[in-house]
Amino acid sequence: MIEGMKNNITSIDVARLAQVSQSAVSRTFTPGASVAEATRAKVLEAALRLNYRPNAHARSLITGKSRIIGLVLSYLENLFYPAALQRLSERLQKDGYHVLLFINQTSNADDLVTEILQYHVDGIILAATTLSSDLARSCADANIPVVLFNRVMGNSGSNNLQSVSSVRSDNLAGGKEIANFLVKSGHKRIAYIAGNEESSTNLERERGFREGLADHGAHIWGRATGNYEFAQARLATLELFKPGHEHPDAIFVASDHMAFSVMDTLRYELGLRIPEDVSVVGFDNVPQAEWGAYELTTFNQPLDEMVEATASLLQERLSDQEKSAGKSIVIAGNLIVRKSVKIILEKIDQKVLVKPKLKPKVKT
Amino acid sequence: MIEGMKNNITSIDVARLAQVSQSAVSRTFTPGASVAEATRAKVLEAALRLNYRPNAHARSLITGKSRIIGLVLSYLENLFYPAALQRLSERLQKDGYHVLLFINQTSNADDLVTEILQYHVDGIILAATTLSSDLARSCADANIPVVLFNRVMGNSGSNNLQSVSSVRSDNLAGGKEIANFLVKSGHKRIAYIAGNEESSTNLERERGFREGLADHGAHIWGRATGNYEFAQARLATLELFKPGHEHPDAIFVASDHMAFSVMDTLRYELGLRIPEDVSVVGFDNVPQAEWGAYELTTFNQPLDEMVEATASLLQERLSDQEKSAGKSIVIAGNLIVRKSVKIILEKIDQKVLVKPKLKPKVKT
DNA sequence: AATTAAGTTGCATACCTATGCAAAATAGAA
DNA sequence: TTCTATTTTGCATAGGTATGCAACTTAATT
Repeated sequence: MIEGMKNNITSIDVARLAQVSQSAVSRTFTPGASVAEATRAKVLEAALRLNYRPNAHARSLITGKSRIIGLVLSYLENLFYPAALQRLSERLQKDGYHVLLFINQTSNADDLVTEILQYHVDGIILAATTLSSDLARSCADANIPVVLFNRVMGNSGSNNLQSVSSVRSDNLAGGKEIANFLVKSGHKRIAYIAGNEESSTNLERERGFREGLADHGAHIWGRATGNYEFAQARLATLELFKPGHEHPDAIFVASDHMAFSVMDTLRYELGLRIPEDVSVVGFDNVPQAEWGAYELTTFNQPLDEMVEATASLLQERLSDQEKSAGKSIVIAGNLIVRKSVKIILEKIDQKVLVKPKLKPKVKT
Repeated sequence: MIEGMKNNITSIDVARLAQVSQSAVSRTFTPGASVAEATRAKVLEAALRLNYRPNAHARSLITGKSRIIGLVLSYLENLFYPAALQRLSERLQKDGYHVLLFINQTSNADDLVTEILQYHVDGIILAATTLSSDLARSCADANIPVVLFNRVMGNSGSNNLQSVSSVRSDNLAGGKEIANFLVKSGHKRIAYIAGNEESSTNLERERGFREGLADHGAHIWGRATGNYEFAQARLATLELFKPGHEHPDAIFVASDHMAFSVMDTLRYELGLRIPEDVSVVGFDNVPQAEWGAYELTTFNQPLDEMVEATASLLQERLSDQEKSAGKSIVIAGNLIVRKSVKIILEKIDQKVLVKPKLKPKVKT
């Protein structure tokens, strides 16, 4: 271990060793810059010898681009989010971006965004979290594109809507399709277990579900709230199955993650069989949904397409000089039929069992 | 929307508005710096009016500290890692650090670390991934502390060991305890389903398991590899239960995540009952392990303590000027007994059913 | 009131790289 | 060979902040 070893090698050190100017070193590491092949080689060799890597902070100070995307998640217990995170991360890495991760289980999104802005990120993805209108304005002022993933802007920010984009699956159609499926398969007492009451996902899914039931002259027979949490979903189930009362013959649970809790509770606490005694439908189609223990019928949110839409939305805003208006992209999903639903009548429309063609709808 | 609005407000702008020098602004935002209360107030007000936030890149350029920790994960399907990620993220955030996340499903760790080093991170956490000795040296040269989370250094880097720390649970003792438990509970044909054959976790767990069996004059009756993947664990199970042959009466699966696959396969493909026909034990104690569908007996890796150890190890290295040697911290775990194991003989030692006191052992 | 100590402040500079501009070198054309 | 067009190179500066140093102000002490 040599004493006088510099632990910070700069482009100047490389320039000295390669006997060129600092500019030449910089140009070697700047794609598309003008360097002769010979000097480029000299520089690369010197850089390798010195183990040199350009300093991203200095670079971003000049270029104004950090190649960092801020990503805010609220919780990871629901496997939908780890899956989304993994794909988003890989997709952004492919474009040369890096992910600064924030998990706001406790703290609120505003504080986090404030911290994020210090790093002058090129963009922000908010998954399952809303953003106050103040922050939305801050981001707009700083010309930082924001994409809401799997949630839309609440009322509070409606006037700043033009600066914030969003990507989500078609929750409304999903709720509707599930309602249609449950009615047509012959269920009479259909219950709903809600997620977070204020979240746009829950609101849309429930509205679609109600409308779908209404189309058949049906309605929600019972309702309880699980708040998107495993433990609360269990309580919601117990509430719907109070002893001495008639109980639902089908439940639409607003997320797969809660649906697993519901199924466990039905089977191992209440001694009911699925689907013979109760049918269960979830939403998300997380990997576990197809596991043998659950075989959960659910509405698939096409993760890859949602991620792709998010990335290209960011890309679009990043390359555009002028502030393009915030877009709202809705990705069509599809019902995945597994064994957790009993087909009581056989007159069910075959169409609902067929995976419909996925066509993203784009609204501005 | 005003036309001439600056979208990058600097400390100089704030200084001008507050009628102080740029230094005063800087000092206001530098904890412990010398500023009179009056000027501090003036600065804060001006900063608020202009919506100013210090530029983290410029700051880190001078201080040499980025307050960013690079975090490398390899996959998130196994719920152990989302849980670890969430806690690590929250813990580091509490210390004022931010997480730059990399997921190296496909790419190798070395390339990622190279990218990470561009950001002059203050530290690196590698979860379930090893690091080549080259990179370990790079990090040591740059004086960047590296902590391996849930894995130890491979042979390749043994000579650079002093610069790399590691935190893991006591896999050896865990394997041993599980062997002891299965033998004492009366199992005769005990199989092992391995994780990734080269990973230190798998090697240690298997070695402990073998030693534990040997203590009772027993040995591994059957063995297959699941490579820590869900689908491969199913194949491994089918391999161990080839029709026409005698099959195991107990399986130790190297991770909970694989154990779920094994249980599903046993129940829904092979029609076996757990634990009546086969006992299953996992490792990790992920949240799902206590779900009603599985009730999996498993060895608990104390996540909170592992995270705490990781954070304080980093902190220690970050505050120390001199390079402290890399430490290896081993956290004691404990067996969690649930319903997936059949107690055949009643003469089982009561001790193994009791949660032992957790005492971290520290080796250097 | 005079002296000393402590607390504040501003100036100037350094951190490391990218880039406009002009000079220099090279290639191409006549 | 001479002149023009093109490529390559180096110089100098900017980007936003932290900090040593010296000058200044205020408080404390005698």
